[in-house]
Amino acid sequence: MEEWLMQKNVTASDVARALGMSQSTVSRVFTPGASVSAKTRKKVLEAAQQMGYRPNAIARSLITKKSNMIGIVMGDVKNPFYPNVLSMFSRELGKKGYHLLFVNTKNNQISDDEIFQLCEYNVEGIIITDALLTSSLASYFKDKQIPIVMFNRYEQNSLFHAVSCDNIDGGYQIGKYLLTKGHRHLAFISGNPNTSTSHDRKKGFQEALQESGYTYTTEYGDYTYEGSYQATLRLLKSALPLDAIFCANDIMALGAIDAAKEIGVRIPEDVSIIGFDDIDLAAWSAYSLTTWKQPVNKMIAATIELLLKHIEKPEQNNLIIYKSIKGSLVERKTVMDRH
Amino acid sequence: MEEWLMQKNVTASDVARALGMSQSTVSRVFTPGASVSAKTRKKVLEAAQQMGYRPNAIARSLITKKSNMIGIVMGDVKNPFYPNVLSMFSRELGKKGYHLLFVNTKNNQISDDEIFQLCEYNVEGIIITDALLTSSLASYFKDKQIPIVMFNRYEQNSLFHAVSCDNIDGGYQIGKYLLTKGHRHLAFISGNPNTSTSHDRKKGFQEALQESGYTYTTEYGDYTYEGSYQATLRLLKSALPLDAIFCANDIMALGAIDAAKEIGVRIPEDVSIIGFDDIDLAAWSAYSLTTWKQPVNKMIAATIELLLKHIEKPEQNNLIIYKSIKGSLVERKTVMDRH
DNA sequence: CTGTTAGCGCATTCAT
DNA sequence: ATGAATGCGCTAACAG
Repeated sequence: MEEWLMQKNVTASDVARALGMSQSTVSRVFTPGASVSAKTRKKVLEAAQQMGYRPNAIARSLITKKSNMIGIVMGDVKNPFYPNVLSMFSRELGKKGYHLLFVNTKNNQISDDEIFQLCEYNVEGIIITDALLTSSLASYFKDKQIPIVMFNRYEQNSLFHAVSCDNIDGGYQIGKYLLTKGHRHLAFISGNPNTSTSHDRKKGFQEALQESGYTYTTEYGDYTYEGSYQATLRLLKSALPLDAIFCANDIMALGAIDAAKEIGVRIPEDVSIIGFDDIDLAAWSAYSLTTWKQPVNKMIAATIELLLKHIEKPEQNNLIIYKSIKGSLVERKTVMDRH
Repeated sequence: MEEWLMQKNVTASDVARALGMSQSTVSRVFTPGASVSAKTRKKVLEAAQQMGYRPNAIARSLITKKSNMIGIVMGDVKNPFYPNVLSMFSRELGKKGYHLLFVNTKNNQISDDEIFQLCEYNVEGIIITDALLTSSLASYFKDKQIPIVMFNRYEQNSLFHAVSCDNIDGGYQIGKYLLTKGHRHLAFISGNPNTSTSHDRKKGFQEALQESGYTYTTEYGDYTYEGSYQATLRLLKSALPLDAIFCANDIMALGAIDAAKEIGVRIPEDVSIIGFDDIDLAAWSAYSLTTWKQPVNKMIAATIELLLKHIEKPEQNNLIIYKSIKGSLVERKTVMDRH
């Protein structure tokens, strides 16, 4: 009885043999929607429990061609925004029976090889976060019909669905807000300018300023605390008048605040700072950062919906969908009314 | 020629047929250590490239019984320490050809079901980070001989290998250090007291103080910024004299700093604060936190070594190894010399 | 409802 | 060095 416990891998056949029934009957017990009598189901379940049997997902997926695995590609785990996103994807997809195969990219540069490896595992779909595909990879996936959703990044004429915050709107509203509060000498600290997020936030910001006839300075902050810290130093030490800085993400805004404090520039009395994301850190009392809240919950939900729809109905997906979801202003203490 | 591109899944047989050779020959080309002539290898490789063939890892693992997947279970992604750890595991294991199946737990409570699902995927090993196994799960894994390494957590009489920082030593050195710097009224803000990390750090701290005849207050900080923020408020608003706080991790130390500042208590002039971890945030100029550096690189390396050794030589692993690696003090600006 | 059969895509004997 | 045959553990189609 108990010697099953010693066995390395108990298979459905083992259970079947022990019970004097066929392997397929055992299999049916573990196959949703298959028909088994209540009595045999009970017997099988008990024996499985006893013997420590669990269906082998690998073997199953070989035949069903459903691995129930989804690849997730993530670059910048240093920005708290992303671990949070990862956690939410894990939870939500877990509820639906999917598991995450995690790939971390260096420098947000997706290596073809890493991604091919994902495919070899028959992932049913891939979520790409803060990174872009090389065009050769893109067409490979297109040919292979592997569903992909870009999260928080997109490209012109992309071959794949994308979900992000409405970054243009966010940038625009931030510009308006800063102007409304009486700021006239503005600066933008950018992330990697090749990213749609940084690009769009800047674009919206620029539109708002242009409408009112204002211009602004741009510095490169690399989407990192350190990068923005240095950028802010350059900005504040220059001769340019400056009363507000819009940072393309929160982590850079925090770097900007710290840099300002370091050289005795008061926030917000001397210069206002506004971020983008609304990460947990932004609410810490050390910062109390005024920022733009990305609707992460909705973005996650939209991504999953798009991905699963594509997975379930591969045929009707010639149409590329780009969802952009509006965020909202979170007023804290780093922007002052200058009137 | 090109119509292969339209095909859903190109198999080894497809390639073999196109080349007029056997499936096994094709297979051998992709099997390290198998013998194929240079000429046929070249032909196969070219055809595979043409036709978009890649070996199916699922099918392969079914027969080799090597999935090349490792499960990683992680709880608190809000503490930046862990995303960083995840990223490093991903990189290092990736180099060795392993992929990560990621599971996020709620409340650091590993649900049996989630873990069983990992097993169904034939993960070759599991890394458990900042969470513990229920004892029923533990014995299940023991029976199944699935290698597990606990990272940054361990239990008495654990059935599994564990790797962590030498937390007792860390706590001890911190106690000594604070005393040496002339502090006499000490407090400890704990994480979850059921965790070995919090427990051991406290234990070492306590030893150091006892040796010199000092006592200390304990407050519960829950390993979170918020929890520690409140704990610090309680501490500072009480009538107790206080000149130094040791927080069981960095994120709590940051909460403590912010709480102190909020009510006008100067750091380090009025009270010194020291953390544990040395996360990136600790070095930010807003905090300049003096802390204890966990040797993350070494811890990761040790974990991987233990895990892979166990995977490769399952038989000789009745011996449970617990590796604890010494950390080091990082002096910044939150501890003052009170002499 | 259950047993028999076939085969998913591959690595691995055993021949040659 | 290569081909033929076998089976990993499972689900699905087909009988009954």
